[in-house]
Amino acid sequence: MVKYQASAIDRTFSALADPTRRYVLLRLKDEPGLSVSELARPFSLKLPGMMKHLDVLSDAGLITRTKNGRTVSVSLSAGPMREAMEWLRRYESLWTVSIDRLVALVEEDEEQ
Amino acid sequence: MVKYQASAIDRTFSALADPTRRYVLLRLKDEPGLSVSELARPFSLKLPGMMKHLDVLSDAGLITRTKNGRTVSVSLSAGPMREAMEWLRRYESLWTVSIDRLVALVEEDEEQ
DNA sequence: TTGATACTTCACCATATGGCAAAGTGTTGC
DNA sequence: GCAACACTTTGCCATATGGTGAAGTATCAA
Repeated sequence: MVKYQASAIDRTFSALADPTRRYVLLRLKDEPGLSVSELARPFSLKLPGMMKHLDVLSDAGLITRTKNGRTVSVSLSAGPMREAMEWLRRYESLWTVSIDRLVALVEEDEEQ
Repeated sequence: MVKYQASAIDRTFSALADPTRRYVLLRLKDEPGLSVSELARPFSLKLPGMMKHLDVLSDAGLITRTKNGRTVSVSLSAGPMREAMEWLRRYESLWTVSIDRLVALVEEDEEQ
């Protein structure tokens, strides 16, 4: 297979491809700074399993870990998701209506 | 590992995690209907290798294949990418500026 | 200082992934 | 028909992935 060094965006999409990892990202959005064991608790997953997922998320730059005493707080780092969106945006024209319609939508949104 | 049936969005992100597959999607955007061997040609990749990538893309619903005689034309099917973007959009607030700035940008864009 | 807590690392396992060569299938052209 | 073409399938291989239990490390609390 000869795995060349995977690029940043490879690592990002690959990290996002797992439901456990996506759920971790969702939780961190609402509750930043959760610890490793708090993140693992809702899953039928031992700590080493969660560690591996967190390693994948770190390698992709999607989270940062900071040690406070013996607990580690994990927080989100959304930059790579932005790049993933930029990549996807190239295809947006294949499903969206015109830019005029987008402006109208934004304006509707503002009126509320 | 006990691989539960991967969900649609799992398959989408997973399909996007490979540079060969992303390049295939880019080519198909500009040149819809390319054949399997035309897609394989630019890579140092034999046909069976490209077949596997196309299978992954099909399973994710990102391409469709239609047989014309002995050649197969492949075309893009962007729906799943839209869903991937919707997922990512939840995090957009973590990196974007205000909606006012977005409106300004859209308007700037229109003036050109 | 000692024991519990909160990770972290290690060794191991089963399955998935991504590649190949070779053989098989269906079309086309002579 | 039959040869060439365009896939497609099969069998194989090496490595990656996602999980475990067990052992190791660092910190806190008594």
